[in-house]
This record gives sequence, structure tokens and C-alpha cells, in this order.
Amino acid sequence: MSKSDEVPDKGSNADEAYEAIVQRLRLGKIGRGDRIVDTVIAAELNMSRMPAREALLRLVNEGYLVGSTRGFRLPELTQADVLEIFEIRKILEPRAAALAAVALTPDQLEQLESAFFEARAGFETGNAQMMFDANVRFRNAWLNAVPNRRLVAMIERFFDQVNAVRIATLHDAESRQLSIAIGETLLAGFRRGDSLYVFEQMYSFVEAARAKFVALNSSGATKKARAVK
Amino acid sequence: MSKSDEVPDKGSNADEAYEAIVQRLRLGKIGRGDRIVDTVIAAELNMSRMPAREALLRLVNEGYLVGSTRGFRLPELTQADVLEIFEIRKILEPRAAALAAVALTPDQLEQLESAFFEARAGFETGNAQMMFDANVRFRNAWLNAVPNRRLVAMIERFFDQVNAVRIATLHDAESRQLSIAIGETLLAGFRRGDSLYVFEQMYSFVEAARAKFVALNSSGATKKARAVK
DNA sequence: TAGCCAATAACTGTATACAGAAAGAGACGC
DNA sequence: GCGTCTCTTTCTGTATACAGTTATTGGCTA
Repeated sequence: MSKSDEVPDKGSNADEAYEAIVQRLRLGKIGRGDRIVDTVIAAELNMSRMPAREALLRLVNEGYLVGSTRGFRLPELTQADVLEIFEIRKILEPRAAALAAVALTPDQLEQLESAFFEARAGFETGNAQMMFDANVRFRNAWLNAVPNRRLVAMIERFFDQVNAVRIATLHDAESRQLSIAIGETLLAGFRRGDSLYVFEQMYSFVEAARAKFVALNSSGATKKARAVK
Repeated sequence: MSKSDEVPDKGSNADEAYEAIVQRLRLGKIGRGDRIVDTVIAAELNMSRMPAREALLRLVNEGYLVGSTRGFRLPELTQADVLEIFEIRKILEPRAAALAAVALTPDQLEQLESAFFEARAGFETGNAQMMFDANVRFRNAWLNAVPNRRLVAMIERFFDQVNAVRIATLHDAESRQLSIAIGETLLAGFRRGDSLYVFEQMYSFVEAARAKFVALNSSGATKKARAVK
């Protein structure tokens, strides 16, 4: 009744399973229609069913997954669902970014600069993966600067939920260009510590992402969000 | 291996345990320092340990409880924690109330009127319990009118978290008076469907509640939030 | 060949048992 | 009387088993 002795324990088996599944979700390794079964996760992670089940239930509670009688899967987000999430992002992210603008340390600003330049380099050389990774670091850098950690947790959760079912947009050239443009304006605001400017730019960015989503899904309000993969 | 046959099943044992515990939290029946043990909950609800544990873990995930090696308990919220939650309420509740002002049906408005008049009657006759109950109905009425249900879920969660450790403020005469005054102004705004007005009034209300909390806890930033009970 | 029905398999929900960790209580020594 | 140490008890985390529900598959009939 022992698990692997390879690495010292950082948490329980359930925590380990949770982190492993969240990582797969964030990397887009779980597709729409995939079925996640707790016995399979347990076997893969060399643990019993119960901690794997506990992790899956936590992900259900957080909105990443839905349960069924035949395994767990990604939620089917309708267009209305995604619009609702965008509405929440418009409420939360401008405010968080404004708080970050005030609270940023020089070190955090340096990380933002570095991440942005790398994203731009990826954009200019057509390296989508490099750009994607740099964008994640850019986002993490300003989120790390927000003092209100509960606010950050909410933002990350809703962002992750949408991302789990929609990763393809970054590979659209227009979206990439938009991403670079808004990164540049946000960075300027963060440099100046200009809360109001950052607020407005982030609001515009989320609104532009929302409008783009609507344009891509113009064929019906109840249509399921386009699957990734 | 059967549970009580008294009522037809509405959900699983775990769901039943969750609802039972949430109800106790909302009614303030779980005090600071109380220890909640899954075997005890299971025995009370005539089920085995696992569904009771599942419910407790869900409440931990939602921030209502924290786990320890000796049972689950209410979180120790520092003043900084509570201020952080107030900050989130200031972001979320004005916006939700504004959305409700637009979306309210005549029936929902009628429920708001009815709840407010009853709260005022409770205030005028010194019936704190009646006032408390009516305030809950008032709040539920406008929250029910908000189209964005994810937003409502977040608001309820943070509100419940603070309420689980702080219920006593409503019994303070000044807080009760403030509550009636803001109820009146909100109702006026809901009647007119005036989003901006409702937004501003709700913002003022949450800010006033925050300022009151600070005044009551002026002795130190790291002091634990005053216990209920 | 297609549709329907029955059986089987695959999952979930839950019950029970066990091991281990940590907290609490009691005793002893200073 | 207080502090420390040791032992016991009380919890959690997890493993395994079982029952039930539901989805899937295969066979039969029209």
C-alpha cells in the first residue's frame, strides 16, 4: 500500500493527481469528447481510485470538468456560456491589471518586459509555440503582482476553463497580432504604473477577444463552442 | 447498505451531506473552533464516511472550511483576508446589481418590495430574526434576477464565507439601520430599472460595510476576525 | 438491412477496513 | 508548578470490494 518512492512527497496522492490533470487541461491534452475515468488516472499515476476520484471531483467543482455515468469530460460550453465567462473576465481582469500596475516590483516589471520581447520575437519568426509560452509567462507575471490572491484565483479559473476548450485561437494570425499589440500597450501602462490606462487597455483587450469569439461563432447562439484539436 | 427511505432521492448522499453542512454554516450553527469530523457527519446523516468526506472536501475547495489532521473547521480569516473579500465584493456586487436592475421581472420586483417591507417591519418592531430572514430574501430576489449565474455563484460564495465567521454585525443597531437605508435606495433603483444608480448604491453599501468592519477591528491588521457566537 | 431488445460491460457511488500521522493527555523530572 | 517526553487516541488518506445504474454491443426478427 505504498506509492512510488521516486520523489519526496509534496502533498497527498489526491493533490498530485489534481496537479497532473490540471496540467493536461492547460496544455490542451484533453480534447472535447475525451472520457476521463478515475481508474485509468489511478493506474497511470500509480495510486488507488479514491485519490484520483477526489482530484476529479475537485476539478468538477471548479468547473473544469463535468461528471457523467460514463466518466468525466470537458464541459460543453455553449456560446452563451462562453459569453458569460467573457463578461466575468471583463469585470475581473481590468481591475486586477490595474491593481498590478500599482503593486509591480522592478523585478516583476523586468519579467514582463522579458516575456513580452520573447512573445514578439516568436511572433516575428512565426514560432507559435514560443509565442504561446511567452504569453503565458507575461500573464503570470502581472497576475503574480496582484495583491488580492482570491481575485487572481478566480481569474485563473475562468481563464483555464475557456482555455481548456479553446486553444486554437492563438494560432490564428489575426489573434496573434492583436495579442502583440495589446501586450505592448499593457507593458507601457505597467512601466508607468498607470492604473487607469492599464484598466482601459485590459478592458479593450478582453472585449476584443469577446468580439472575435462572437464573429467566429456567428452561426447560432446555442451552438457549442468550437472544439479544440 | 441503504440510507433512509424517508424522502425520495434528489441527489447522491454526498450532495445531501453538502446541502446539510452548507445550511448549518449559513445559519451560523458552526462556530469558530468547532471541529467537524466526517465520521460524525456520516452518523448524523445515516450514511458512510466517504460521501460525508466528499461533501467536506467540496466545502474546503469552496473556501468555507479548512482541513486539518484533526477534523475540518472554519477558516481563520485575518483582517487582511476579510478586506480582500470586501474588495472582491466591491468588484462583483455593484455590477451584478446593475445587471439585475435591467433584467428584473415584475414578479421579482414584487418579491423585492415584499422582502424590503418585511425587513423594515422587523427593524421597527425590534424583531432581529424577522429582519435577518427578510434581508436574506431581499438579497436572493435580486441575485435571482442576474442573468450571469456564474457571477451569482461567486458572489454567494464569498458572501457565505464571510458570513460563516461573522453574523453578529446584523445585530448591531447601527448596522441594521444602515441595512434598511440601503435597502430603500436599492429598491428605488430597481423600481426605476436604473442600472447606474443601483451600481453606485451597491458600491456605497459594500464600502460602508467594509469601513464599519475596519472601525470594529481597528486594533491591528493581523488580528483574527472576531468570532461569531 | 435496419431497428429493437436483451445482456453484458463499464463506469460511479459508497461501504468498510487499514495504516500512518498528528494532536492530546498523562506522567515524570527539575 | 511548569515543561518535556512518551504513549494513546483520534483523526485523515487511501486501498479494496461491492452494488447499482447506464451505456454499449450483439443478436434476432421483420
